[in-house]
Amino acid sequence: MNQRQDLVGQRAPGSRRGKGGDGAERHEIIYRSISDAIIEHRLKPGARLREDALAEVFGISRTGIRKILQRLALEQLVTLTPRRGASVTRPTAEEAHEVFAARQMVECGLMPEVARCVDEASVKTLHELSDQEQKALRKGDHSAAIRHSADFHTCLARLAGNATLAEFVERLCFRSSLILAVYGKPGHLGCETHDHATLITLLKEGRGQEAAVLMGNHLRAVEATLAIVEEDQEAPDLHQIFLS
Amino acid sequence: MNQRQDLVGQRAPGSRRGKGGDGAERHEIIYRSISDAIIEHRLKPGARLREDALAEVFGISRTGIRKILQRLALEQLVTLTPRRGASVTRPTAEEAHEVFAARQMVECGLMPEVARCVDEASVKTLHELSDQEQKALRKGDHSAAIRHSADFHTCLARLAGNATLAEFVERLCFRSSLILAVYGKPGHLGCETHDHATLITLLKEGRGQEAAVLMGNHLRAVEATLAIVEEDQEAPDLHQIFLS
DNA sequence: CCGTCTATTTTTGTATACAACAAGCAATGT
DNA sequence: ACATTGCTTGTTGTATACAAAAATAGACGG
Repeated sequence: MNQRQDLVGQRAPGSRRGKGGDGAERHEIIYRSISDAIIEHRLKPGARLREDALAEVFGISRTGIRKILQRLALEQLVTLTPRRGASVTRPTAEEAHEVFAARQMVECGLMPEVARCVDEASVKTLHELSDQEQKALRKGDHSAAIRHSADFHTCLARLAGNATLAEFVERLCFRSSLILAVYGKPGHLGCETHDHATLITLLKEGRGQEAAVLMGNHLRAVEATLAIVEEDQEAPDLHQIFLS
Repeated sequence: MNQRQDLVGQRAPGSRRGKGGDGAERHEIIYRSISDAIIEHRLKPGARLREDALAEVFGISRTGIRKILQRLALEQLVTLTPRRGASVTRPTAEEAHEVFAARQMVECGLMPEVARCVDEASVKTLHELSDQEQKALRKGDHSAAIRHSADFHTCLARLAGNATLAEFVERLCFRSSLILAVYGKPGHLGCETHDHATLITLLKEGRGQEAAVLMGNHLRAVEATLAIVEEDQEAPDLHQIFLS
């Protein structure tokens, strides 16, 4: 909230150094702002992200915005169409399946190691995340719920101690959030079950193999709540539609 | 080869449009040029990549180079130090272990699916890659051997039909190449064994589980040939060294 | 009244200019 | 002789200016 005030606002050419935050840090904040907005569905898939508009909102020039958009594009949260600019990625049905298959492989594969590594502090953090998610869900705050769910899975992956794999899982979770936005049925919402809490219990007791199985079922269940069908945008067959 | 001629050379301010290739395509070519040079160890870890120099070499302005460097940084092939510029990433020992652990999980996990998907054409491609690698190895052409080895593993991963996972494997292979450059013993070189050929045979016969086991051993063997020890760069204890 | 062509406007792509920072070097003082 | 400090130089960070390409709207002809 406070940063907002700093970010927007005056940008007299010389006053650049006056800010407390370093330049790179400001970029990081802006990156996260946009990233969060996408993950929390405040920016919906397909939404256009004009450089000029973003530059004005955050009080930096287009150069910085472009850098950030490029980063988001590499993480597949936004799509950069040449000469058309940036928009929030709308995952295809195929991508959706791929992402869930990838999560299935990596997240399940990580469980045994996580079961070996958990300690008191981690369990506490996981519980908090899980509780926050449930609370948000009950309040009907979809944005927060999605955010906490992604955080839960990411946090879990991090416990295995492999930063490379954890980062991969994080990205998959972000993309999952986009998939939910596109293919999720209005009623259902992501990880609504009690699975997360059960998962924590299993891991705490060192039952890694069972945790892996549960995680597998959990991911399959989430994917099953989706209506992953490609609504063909390009070349809708008019003959098929009108001459039937 | 032809593009090379176009890329270097004159860059009269107005001649920008004269090129046959589209702008984005040229960027892709430059990206690949640098990426290849890193993967094939023609640019060694730690090598500095000055924007100005690269801009001149490829005949575009620093803006384009920065974009490319940023992309390479996100793929962890180059490291961007604030105010110090870009250099070829020197993986830490920890990163090295992480990358191999990740490959272990993903590449092995992919084998059953690959065994299900292989067809005649794929087998032929894989054999070619494997042969080229062996040939390069015999000729002592390390660059080509490393390249083909990475291509082999990437191609294999692609066969499973999951582009997301395949891309992840590709990146891991690239990073593995860097790891080899830093921690590889001069004598040994990557995948020197007959494993690749054996792998193809197993997959062709649909023995996915056995292929997974072999892949596991293969990766462990490669990692075992490395001398992964952190040579502490910062703060070498001079007292310890000279006053012993 | 509708379709097409053109002009305008909007938006991105690229280069360059300028300012800030880090590093190396020299000079001076202790 | 050594350390510290200030200057000079090289390199990156940021903004802006300009050019090219879409999208849009308007005019003209059928």
